[in-house]
Amino acid sequence: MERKRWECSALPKGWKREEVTRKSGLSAGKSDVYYFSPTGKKFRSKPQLARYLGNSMDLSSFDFRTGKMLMSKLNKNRQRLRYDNNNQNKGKPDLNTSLPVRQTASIFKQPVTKVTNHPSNKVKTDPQKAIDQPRQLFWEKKLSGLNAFDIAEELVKTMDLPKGLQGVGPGCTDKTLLSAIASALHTSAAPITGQLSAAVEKNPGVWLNTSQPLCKAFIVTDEDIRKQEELVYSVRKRLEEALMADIIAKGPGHCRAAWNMGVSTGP
DNA sequence: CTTCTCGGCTA
DNA sequence: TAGCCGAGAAG
Repeated sequence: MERKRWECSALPKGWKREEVTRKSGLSAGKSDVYYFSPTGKKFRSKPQLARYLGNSMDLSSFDFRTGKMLMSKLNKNRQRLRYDNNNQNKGKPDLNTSLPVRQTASIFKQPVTKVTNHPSNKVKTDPQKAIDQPRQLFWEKKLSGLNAFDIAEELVKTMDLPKGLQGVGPGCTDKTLLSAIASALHTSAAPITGQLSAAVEKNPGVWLNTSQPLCKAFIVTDEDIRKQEELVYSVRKRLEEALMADIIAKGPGHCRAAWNMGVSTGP
């Protein structure tokens, strides 16, 4: 049987989608769909994929069979967000946002800075909630391979991290480190110190403090803070311009370009 | 052993 | 009926 395994544009780079047509039996002609992660792991159902990606990614609008995002379902999500915002988020916090993720095009988790309402530009700190669950050692590894993409699906240049910020543990790239720190900042109001114990470098499996990101202890200077404030300000401005341009061009509800710019802000 | 393939259960 | 997953077949 002809077997096609293609890169799928709705998925991050490296993910493949395969469709296999059954060639015999009572169900001949029916087809099965599989996905392959960049590491080659095979997924044969949506629940299995959801389990692997963790509960921070909303797959409700993802159609497993076709590999595309269903617009009909997207509208429902958007509707709900509106509703929550109109209520000023009183009542229960939306537990799904403890790690804010993009709800649109693709399958992978992307920490972002959440700006709740456009011109007033207030960033709300997420309520302390549901962060008491034990964490897996090296749970940040799940964040590896995540990147920001612009509207043409080209890789946006990754942020430069201050030198002196170094990761620890297996397979720790700058990008994972960035994601890990961004996540840490989003999930807790506690100080982010990195791994204070020197022993962690010798034996991370034993000495790792799971409430801290996978990086060595570091010092943040006033200069770092000033530079970062500048950066955030300029990126917010770009986001604002992009949102405006987008709204003027297409009407409300088409904010991908703007979101994608926001994603690269960093911690 | 791992991977492929189709049956059959369940919502 | 479509989606999911068990389990026999195949390698």
